[in-house]
Amino acid sequence: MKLLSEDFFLQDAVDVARQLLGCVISYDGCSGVIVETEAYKNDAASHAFRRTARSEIMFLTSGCWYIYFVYGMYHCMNITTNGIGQPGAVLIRALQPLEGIDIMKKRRKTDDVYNLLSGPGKVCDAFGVDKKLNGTTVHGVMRVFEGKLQHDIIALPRVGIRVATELPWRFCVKDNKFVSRL
DNA sequence: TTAATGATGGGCT
DNA sequence: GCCCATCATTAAA
Repeated sequence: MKLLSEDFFLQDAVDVARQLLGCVISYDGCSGVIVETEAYKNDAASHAFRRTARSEIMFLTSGCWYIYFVYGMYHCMNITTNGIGQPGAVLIRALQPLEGIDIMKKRRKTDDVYNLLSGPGKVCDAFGVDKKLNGTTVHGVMRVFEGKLQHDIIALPRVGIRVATELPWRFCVKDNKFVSRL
């Protein structure tokens, strides 16, 4: 498989989010096909709406992992986009499991493959990822490979936000059973 | 089946 | 002190 180039992530977050569907994330023996993403940039729902210590990585990098801790017990993984100085990131919301299914079942405490990677918190839990990888590049220990998508893509409002809910910046593989919800 | 709620702690005003 | 880019469990219908 071919690694996605650094230039790929210089594109706008919305374009990257769409094109990431079908690509493969691989980390420490676990991998999966991306089936659901969300784009965040300068909008009111984005952490980058205000420049803070946490969101600064989105202003300073492109093609790096932005991993944050949320709701007291979960992590979410994103990839920074839009180039240097232009904040943006794509949240990885769900994948279809490929490798490491046994260890992911153990970490997730379930045998249901449809419950392994169907949500941003679940993805980090199953992969064993936390803030230690924040700021590392997509050419580092956790990588993203090109994929061919043979299904349609649907655009929907983003999940779990209170503002900017009208923007259809959530992208899912149509009719895929591994997305976090319909 | 869907809807409401509790868990749990870092980030930010 | 309030707000979360969530999820598992419980309650209701």
